[in-house]
Amino acid sequence: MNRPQRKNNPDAVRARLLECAARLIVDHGLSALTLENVAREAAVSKGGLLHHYPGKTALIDGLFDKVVDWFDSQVEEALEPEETSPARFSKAYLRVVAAIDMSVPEERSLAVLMLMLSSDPHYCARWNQWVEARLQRHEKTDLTPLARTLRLAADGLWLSDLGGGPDSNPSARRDILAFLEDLDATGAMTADFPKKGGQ
Amino acid sequence: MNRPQRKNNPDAVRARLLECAARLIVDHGLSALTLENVAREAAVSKGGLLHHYPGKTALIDGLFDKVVDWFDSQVEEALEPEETSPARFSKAYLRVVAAIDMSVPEERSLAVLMLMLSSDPHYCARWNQWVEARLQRHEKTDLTPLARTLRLAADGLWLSDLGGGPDSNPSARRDILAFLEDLDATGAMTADFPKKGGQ
DNA sequence: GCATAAAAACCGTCCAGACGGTATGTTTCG
DNA sequence: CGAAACATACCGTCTGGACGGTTTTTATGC
Repeated sequence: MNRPQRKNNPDAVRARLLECAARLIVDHGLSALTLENVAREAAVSKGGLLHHYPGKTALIDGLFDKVVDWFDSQVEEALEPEETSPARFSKAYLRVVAAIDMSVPEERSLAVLMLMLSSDPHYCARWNQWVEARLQRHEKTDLTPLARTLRLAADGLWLSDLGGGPDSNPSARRDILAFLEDLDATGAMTADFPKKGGQ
Repeated sequence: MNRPQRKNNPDAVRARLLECAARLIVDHGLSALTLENVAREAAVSKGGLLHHYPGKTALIDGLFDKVVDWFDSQVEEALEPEETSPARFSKAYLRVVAAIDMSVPEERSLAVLMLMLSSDPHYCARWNQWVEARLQRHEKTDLTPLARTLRLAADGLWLSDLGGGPDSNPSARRDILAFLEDLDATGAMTADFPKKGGQ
C-alpha cells in the first residue's frame, strides 16, 4: 500500500528496527527482544536485520546510542543561559527527567531501556562515562551536594515514574518538584561547601 | 568423603538454592540464572531444584520475597522511636539504603537483584505494593514532599552506588548524606503543607 | 521396638521449542 | 555489472521443564 516512496531506504529501515526493538521491550519486556520478533515487527526478514546489525549486541548498542543522544540533546536544550548558575547541569538533568511522560510510549521506551541496560556493567559504564564527561564540563557548578542530590532525586523520580510507584501520581510529583525547586533557591547557599577533604 | 552428617535438611537446601541463584546473578548477570547453573552451584540435581521450586518463576519469586523481607526488617530496625517524627519511615528507608555496602557481595546481590526485577512489571507492582503498605502505615509522617524526596534520593543513591556512578565515591556520598540530613532539619518546616488535595 | 508402607527429597535423562547466527540465494539500485 | 539491500532455509546450542526412578524420612500398625 505504501509505495510512493519506491526508493530503497536503508536508513529508514535501520531507524524502524530500533523503534520496533524499543517498542518490543516496553510492551513485552526484555525477553521479547528477539531477532525474529524485531524483524517481524519491522516487516523485515531476519537476514535483513542481521544485515544492518551484525548481531544482537550491535542492535542493543544502537538502541543505547540513540537513547543517550536523545537525552544529551534534551539536557543541552534545558540548560539555563547563565553559565554560572548553580547546579546548572543537574537542574537541566532533573528538568528533562521530570518532563518525561511515561504514558507516551515513545518516551517510556527510552526509560525502560535505560533501566534494563543499567543491569549490564558495560552499558552502566558507558552511561557513567557520559555523566562524568558532562560533569567535568560543568565542574564549576555541579559538584556541590545540592547538584548531586538533584541528580539523585531525578534518578529516583525516573525510577518511580517508570514503575508507577506511589510518588508518581501528578499531585505527588508537583509537590516533589516544587520542593526541589525550593531547595534550589534556599539551599544553594548553605550547600556550597561543607568542604570536606575528599576521601 | 560423604559426611557423617547424613541428615536431610530441605530448608537448608532451599536457602542454599536462593543464595546460589543470587550469587549467579550478581557475578554473571541475569542470563546466568539457569536451572542447571543454580542446581550445580548448590550441589543439587536439576530434578532436586525443581522439586523445591516447581519452576523458574517460583525460584525468582523466592528470591524476591527474601529481598523484600530483608529490606523490610532493616527498615523496621532503622525506624526512630518517636512515632511522630517527620518523614520517619522515609528517613529509615534512606538510612538503610545508604548503609548498603556494594562491595560486600551479599549486600550487593540484593541490590542487583532488585534492579533486574524492577524491569518486570510484576515484581515492580509487588514492590510498589510493599512501599504503599508502609506508606499507609506512616501516612501521618511520610506523605510530605520532604519524605517523598528523601525516598527518591535514596533510590537514586542506590542506583548510583550500584553502577559506580560519579556520586558514589565516599566523599560525594558523605556530602550528599549530610545535605539530606540538613534538609531534614531545616526543610521539614517549609515542606509541611503545600496542602494540595491529593487525588 | 520393629517391620512396613507411604510420603517427601532427590537424581539423571530426555525432549520440544526457541534463539542467535550462518550460508546462500534473489532483488534493487547506482 | 557489482555492490548493497534484502529474503529463505537451515544449523547448533541452550533452556525450561517433564518424567521415571532411587534413596531417605516419617507415619503407622503391631
